[in-house]
Amino acid sequence: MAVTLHDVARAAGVSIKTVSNVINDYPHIRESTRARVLEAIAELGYQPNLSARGLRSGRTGAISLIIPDLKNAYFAELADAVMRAAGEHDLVVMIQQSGGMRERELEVLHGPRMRMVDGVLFSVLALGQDDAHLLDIPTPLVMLGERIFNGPADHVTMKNVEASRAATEHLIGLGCRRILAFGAHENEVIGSAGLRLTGYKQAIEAAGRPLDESLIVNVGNWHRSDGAEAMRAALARGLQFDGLVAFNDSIALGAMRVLQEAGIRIPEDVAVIGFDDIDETRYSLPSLSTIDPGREEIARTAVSVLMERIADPASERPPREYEADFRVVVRESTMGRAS
Amino acid sequence: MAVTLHDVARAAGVSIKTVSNVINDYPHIRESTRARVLEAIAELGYQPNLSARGLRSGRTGAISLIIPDLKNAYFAELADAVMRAAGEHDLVVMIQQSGGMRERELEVLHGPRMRMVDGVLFSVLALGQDDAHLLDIPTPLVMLGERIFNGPADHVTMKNVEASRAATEHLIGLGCRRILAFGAHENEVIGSAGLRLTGYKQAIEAAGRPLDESLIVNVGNWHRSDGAEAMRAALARGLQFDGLVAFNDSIALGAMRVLQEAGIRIPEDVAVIGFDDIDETRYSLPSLSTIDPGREEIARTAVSVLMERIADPASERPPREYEADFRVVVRESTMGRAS
DNA sequence: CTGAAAGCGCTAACAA
DNA sequence: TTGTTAGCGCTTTCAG
Repeated sequence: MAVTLHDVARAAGVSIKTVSNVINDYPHIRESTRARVLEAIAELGYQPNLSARGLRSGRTGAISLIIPDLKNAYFAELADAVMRAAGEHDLVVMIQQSGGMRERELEVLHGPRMRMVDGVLFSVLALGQDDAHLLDIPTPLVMLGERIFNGPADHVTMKNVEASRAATEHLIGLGCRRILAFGAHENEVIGSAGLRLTGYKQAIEAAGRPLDESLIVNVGNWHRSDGAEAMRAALARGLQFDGLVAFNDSIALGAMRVLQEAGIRIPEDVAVIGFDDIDETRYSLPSLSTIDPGREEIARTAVSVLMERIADPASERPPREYEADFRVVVRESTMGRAS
Repeated sequence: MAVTLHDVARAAGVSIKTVSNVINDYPHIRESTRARVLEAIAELGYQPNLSARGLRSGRTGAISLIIPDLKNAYFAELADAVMRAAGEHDLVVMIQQSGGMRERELEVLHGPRMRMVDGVLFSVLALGQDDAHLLDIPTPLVMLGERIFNGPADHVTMKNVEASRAATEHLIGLGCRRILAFGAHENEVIGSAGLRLTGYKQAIEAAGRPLDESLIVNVGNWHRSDGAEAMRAALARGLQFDGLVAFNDSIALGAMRVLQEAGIRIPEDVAVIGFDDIDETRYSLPSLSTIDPGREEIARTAVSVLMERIADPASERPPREYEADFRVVVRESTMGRAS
């Protein structure tokens, strides 16, 4: 059997409460006592039973991170950032994949596992604005992503509209005349695709240009292969363009590949900018200009907001919206063009 | 406060034991009783307190996965496979990153968090054969990776030597005369680099060719930028070759980029094959031939072996070594060459 | 087939 | 400054 507080107490010749005090850094302990207890702990190799502590204190020291899919580089990097931020608060992270499926998102969110963690970070993908009421769960919750705003929980996101506008303006500044909005979702207003399209339109309009609907290209999923496929179709129907704002990096990379296969040079013939700043963009050929969405800041903010809610679950403070700062990252795919 | 078994028992007019029986699918319950209890559970929205259950039963239903770094695509895909395999056993996964640092690996492995999970999957990177004794922990453990063999715990890995040999033979079969072993680690025998180099040497030898030491290129870390850098240096010193076996996909992709910048065509001038079959290899330009290390099988095997150990922690069965099957995946980077 | 009661290891009132 | 004690919610003998 494992060593318990009792064993340590007996070995150190003190009561179990004293051992508990030492472990929990209770301030008023005689130095000699503390030393004796610590020695006993080391000697016996005592480690606290976290289930017991969780039962008693109501805290487990774990949080859950719900994301669509770790194979997606964006979410893997988000998870990494979250785990490092959580580590600084001595929290451990349970990751649960939703596959971006509505049923699964709800299942995970309302499942019994939520009772195993102190709080949840939920990167929403399938649920939408109309489902906001379903997010009202007993566990402290912070939402991530662009699907639900002003819901019943705190929300950390990026400046989608502004960032997309800045990306588009970057291409306009390069002298691009016909800029593709690549990755739209039909009829979506809220959501990454909808918001980024809005930013694109704002930039075009601010430049005093007419909006050419034929330059808006839908890409259903945002995997590399979807980007490649959509670009292949666009070229097949003879679409003409000299700039490309992709709504994420993966489809940008997929599109770049197809462009290059077609003998189109980047950035000379077409300048390309993506979205997310995943690691890979630094190493593609050419390296990909993109938007750094402030992932680190998002993760840090989300964890600390969650910590506050955990610390004071009864707080009456209404849910808040947080927006991380973005940055236009200029790389080869938009560099060296005449401006 | 949350709903407890007592509340459900009271609502259903039965004892707490009966509710517990229903929840745990105890077979001998009158149907009418079961129905009444289930109704009460649904009505009150009862969810079991997992800490209490964990304290009482000694099981938490969670396992820990220790990996170096989620930003590394290989480990992200491994984590995904593990989480899906674990899900099939109703296990949830806590991911902990070691950064591939020795101190951190030990810290995590011996930390108190291990008492929060039923078992651990540990993808070893920094610890080596001499540290095998440090893996003797009270929590059921399954090791992954190529660093420690025949240690005190079950071990699931891939056929490194055979796979590397097969990759090399694939290039030999294509007619390559000077094949680079790309990604070696000086003096390493055990470990991914060491084993894969062994496979390379076996293939060269079996083909009746002399081993040319100058074709063995060290690459310290295995990130894309390291591959690019090593290739740049190789070209600078005038190294001549027409084939490239990279010991992982990332350095293969980095090297490909540098080769292409130098005007070297793939596969016409240099045929390239990588290792790991990360998602990205399907979409690079050209797509990258590689070794599928049997990640799915590794994950499934690891989880089920761990489950067995958890089910019978006192088992005297000695630790076992498992090897997943590999597969040579031929893509554009080695296709269409005269054979 | 169901109920009563003990106790998993810990924290936190309350005492001393 | 330290000890005593009562549960946290659940599973599990042991009776009935």
